[in-house]
Amino acid sequence: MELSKTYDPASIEDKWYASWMKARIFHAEPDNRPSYTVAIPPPNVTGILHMGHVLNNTIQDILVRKKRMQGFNTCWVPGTDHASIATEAKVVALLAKQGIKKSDLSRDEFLEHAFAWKEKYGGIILQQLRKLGASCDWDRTAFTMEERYSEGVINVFCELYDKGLIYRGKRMVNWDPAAQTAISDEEVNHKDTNGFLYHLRYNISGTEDEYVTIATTRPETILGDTAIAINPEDERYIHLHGKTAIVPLVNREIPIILDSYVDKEFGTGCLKVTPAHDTNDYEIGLRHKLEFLDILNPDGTISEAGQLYVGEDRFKVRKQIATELEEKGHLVKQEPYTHSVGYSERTKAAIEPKLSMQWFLDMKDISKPALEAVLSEEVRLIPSKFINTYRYWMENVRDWCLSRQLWWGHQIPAYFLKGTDEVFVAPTAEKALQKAREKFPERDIQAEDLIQDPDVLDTWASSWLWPIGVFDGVMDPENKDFTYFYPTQDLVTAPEILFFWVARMIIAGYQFTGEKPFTNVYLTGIVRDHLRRKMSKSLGNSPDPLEMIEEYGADALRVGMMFSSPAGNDLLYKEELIKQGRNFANKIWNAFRLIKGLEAADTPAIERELAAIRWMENRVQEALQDINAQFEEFRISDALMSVYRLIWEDFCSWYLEMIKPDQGEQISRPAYDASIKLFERLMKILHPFMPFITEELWHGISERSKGDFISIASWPSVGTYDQQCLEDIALVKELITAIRGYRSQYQLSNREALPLHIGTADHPFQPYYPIIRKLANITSIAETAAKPEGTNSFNVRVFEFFIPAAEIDVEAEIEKIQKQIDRKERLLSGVKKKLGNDKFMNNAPANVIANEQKKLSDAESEIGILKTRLAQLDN
RNA sequence: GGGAGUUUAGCUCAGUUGGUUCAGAGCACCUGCCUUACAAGCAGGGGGUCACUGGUUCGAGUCCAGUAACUCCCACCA
Repeated sequence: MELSKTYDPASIEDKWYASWMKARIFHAEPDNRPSYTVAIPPPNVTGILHMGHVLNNTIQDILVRKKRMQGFNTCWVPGTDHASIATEAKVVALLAKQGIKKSDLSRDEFLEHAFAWKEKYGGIILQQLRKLGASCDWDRTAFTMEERYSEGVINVFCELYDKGLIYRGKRMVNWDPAAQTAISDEEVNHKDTNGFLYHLRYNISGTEDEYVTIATTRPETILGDTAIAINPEDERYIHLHGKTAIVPLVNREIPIILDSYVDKEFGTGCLKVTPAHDTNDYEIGLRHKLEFLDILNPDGTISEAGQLYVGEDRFKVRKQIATELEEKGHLVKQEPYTHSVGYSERTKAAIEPKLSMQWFLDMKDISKPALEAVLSEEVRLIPSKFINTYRYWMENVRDWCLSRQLWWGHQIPAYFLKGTDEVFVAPTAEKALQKAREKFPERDIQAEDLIQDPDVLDTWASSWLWPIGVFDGVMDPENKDFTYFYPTQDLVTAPEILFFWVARMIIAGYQFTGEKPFTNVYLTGIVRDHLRRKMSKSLGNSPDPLEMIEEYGADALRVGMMFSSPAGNDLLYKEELIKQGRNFANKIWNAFRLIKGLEAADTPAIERELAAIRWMENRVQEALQDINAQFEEFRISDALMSVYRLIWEDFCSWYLEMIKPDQGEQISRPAYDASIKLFERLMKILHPFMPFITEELWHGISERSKGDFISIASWPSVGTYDQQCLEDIALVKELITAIRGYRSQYQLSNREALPLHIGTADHPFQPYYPIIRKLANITSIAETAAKPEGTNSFNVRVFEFFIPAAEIDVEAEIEKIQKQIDRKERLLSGVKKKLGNDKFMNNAPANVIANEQKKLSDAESEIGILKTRLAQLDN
């Protein structure tokens, strides 16, 4: 069969994925092997694959595939998150396109649309992950809103409520006017925003021309002003103590109050107080028992309470009211001003602080074990620099606003008794009714007297149970899956959701199972473009992973993403990286072609082959030890680079060149067999990174029985290796490189075979003559005491060589040698100084001293040879 | 405003307990090659005062202090 010169991934990737699925090699059931479990960070059910997912899931797949080969019972659980705000927003937008307004639908009707949409488009990303080669246990695909999982979420809420950890209260919350819901502090991103600082003057009551001037960035909020505050110490404003002022436009009379919160230095030193729309003002309002005037509707328009501009959007009003204030003489000045504004993580809308009734979880006590676990490294963060950030957050953790004013999600299991403030929290309406009847036996309470809270839970209040819930560990903690697969081992996720999700999962783990949910948290970086900009649709710098797979293959994409992705570091994406991956695949493909094309002769192995095989086997052992250690430390990029160089440099550039027979010749059967074995071992080591090509070549290189996949082949075991052998070949390689360099310098064709003389009597090259002859195209190698006629000399470390000279550039040679002598003499003098220093001799460890002494003797020998060569040239 | 981190070749990064045979890798670059697996390749090569200043030490990319620049996280100064 003729093999193509280039590797074609498209023709084989789908084939192997289908074979793996058919053989069910990704599916795990509890047995007596040790388990290795990973719960995927569930992408939004609405999501589609982007480069961040590629990086994240490639890392998981590499870890999972290696553990699978190492004999662990490996279970990588996939699934999706219902992502309440994001999904609801998408559904609302879709309905809007069809001319349907959410407000015209009942809750059930809306949910029907949402589920229909989820069925149609949801989970596309899980299909896309298959293209990437992700070896998930698809039979276990989970979803945060499926029945059992939801029961767990609801039960957990009830449990926490019964423990007194969940409470309901009217608090200042972050209001997202686009989604029309409260969101948690973690879902707010603060960004510097250009705006204006407006200086507005308020008339002092009972005067014609006395004013107080305040500074504000949000002039529309004057509609909700219920006081003006000044610092009691501020001498400029003593005359205002006890006075009242008139809010412009609405002409409301408000008190001028004294509060030390006010910064005398900022603005005019006078602060307008809008207790319903600013967190600090809220505090001031409480202290001074001010009126709370809520002037915003849930959608961010001005409410009736604002009196003016009712029904108009706050941003529009901001401009309009500024104009009106100016016209009416209230605007003293307006200067450009940059200040920090909060934006919704999900909808990107500017957040408005708003007073509203919400459910909160008291985080103080339940977060303690989770903090302790990370500090003691019972749960490891990788890289560990995130421990500090984590600790700071956990030590200052604030109560978690659990409720969202949405429909898509887990409806809060709280039932209000009509016409009262009584609330009953229970997993079902029946149980709530039972509770209500127990509390008020005298009343005849019926089911319809209880109204369930319309709000749903924050998405993270379901996904914090993910590692537990995917094995049904909340509802049935004794089940065999949960007891076997939990706790999971590794979690791979982005640092952006360290608090949203990771910290809360750790909290939930200890709270509900008494155990950590996972041992290692590998935090990836962010995928950026080569200018360090985040990937975004608007910048057009975000390639479609599926197109990349189409063009270069999934393996190329995977290794391209991994070439330079140390944990915690951002990945600067360039298409060249994927090309490099593609080139690597091609290189491997061609190594395969070479081996396949060899003809084995039934003869014993020759010296050259034996030496090559012995070296390569040692080299693989050495590399394997490194690679295992790198995996241990989650240095995946380093591990990849080790495999990359082992295959490309050691195996292809050196080993294959060593064993490759001369044209028309055959390789010995033992060498052929050994080469196949070596190739198979390399494919195994590479497999976690490049699953498709390795599977293809696993089957291409040898006959395989049914069900024999490299995906479930055993990871090579580590053995000892012969350090001397590796050092010998390192020296041989230096010699070969030197000869090639000599040819290159003097334009001697590689085709022209040359004789070589060794000028140093005691040398270790003898066993490797065949290799040297083959790789450097040398006719004969002989030892000589004196420089043969018509040769030039060169040296490799302490060994001198002679090779036929073309025309020698004596000047250049002398200069080169002199440079080497200078370098060595600098080294030598440093070493001598050290060895002559009593303090060094007394303080340095013996091995360091021995090393210095070896350096001394080596340097002296080399200088000797260099000087001899110099003398020869001078003649 | 508080905290953390980074600063080593043109780019992206390694350099573990301090020992100048540690100044590295990949990519990029330069030169020569279509050499019987691969031009998506082969061979050879150039390139860094390890941010700056000082200190500890027999010895400092490696430890300490300060300076500068950049990044991230947290924080409601109107």
